[in-house]
Amino acid sequence: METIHQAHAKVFKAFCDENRLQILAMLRTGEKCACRLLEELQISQSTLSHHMKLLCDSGIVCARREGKWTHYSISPTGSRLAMQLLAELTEVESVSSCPCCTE
Amino acid sequence: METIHQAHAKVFKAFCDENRLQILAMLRTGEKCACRLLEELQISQSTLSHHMKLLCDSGIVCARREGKWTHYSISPTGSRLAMQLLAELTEVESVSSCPCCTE
DNA sequence: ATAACATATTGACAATTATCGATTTGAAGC
DNA sequence: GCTTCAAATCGATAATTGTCAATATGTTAT
Repeated sequence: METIHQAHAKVFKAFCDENRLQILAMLRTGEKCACRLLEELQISQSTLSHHMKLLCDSGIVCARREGKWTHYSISPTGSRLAMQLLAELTEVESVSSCPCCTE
Repeated sequence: METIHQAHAKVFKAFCDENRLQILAMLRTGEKCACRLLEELQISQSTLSHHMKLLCDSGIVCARREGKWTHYSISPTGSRLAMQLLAELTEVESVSSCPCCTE
């Protein structure tokens, strides 16, 4: 079973690895297939596949199958949800000081 | 030396651990000292200190020293920067929507 | 100065994640 | 059928991160 915090963490894990950030940077210029991404990165095919799975699971990237190829692109919806979540996680509700230290 | 991607990753690592998300949730209701946070969490003091260091390094949380106590709070500036960064990392430059996603 | 307290740091170990090579799956063409 | 190619999965290992107990640092009160 997955806690709400674990589900939230999964979203931001997309941005916590150098290779995944490089992949996202490539996808910013448009959809790319895995073989194209692999050309630019200094990692093995299985490692790329692992990262693409994490990126898709986070909702930030989505995959489109076309014959043998899988095309990846940044999901505007997933990105929007991530931003919304980030806003929620950091939004300060009220201003109250810590009771154990106020005297 | 730190690459730009590593620096970016550091920001989002704040949101990639269950305990840190719980800490952030507590800080949303206002500034808290470490001892108060420790009461609510099922972790040791040294572990809390470790997480607070990461949160501060990410820029999301800032610390205020007052005598023996250290008060932590969510940094609106750091949060804003994180949101800006997230927007940049996921902004698609060209027009290529993903057909597999219904948007 | 000494004691008590809050937090940070250290060092060791456990848990998780990243990585690879090998293999498997699945799709297209023969 | 068989072969080839793209991508996913598996199993093992390396690297990173989370965790704790012990200790150190720094602050306040006695």
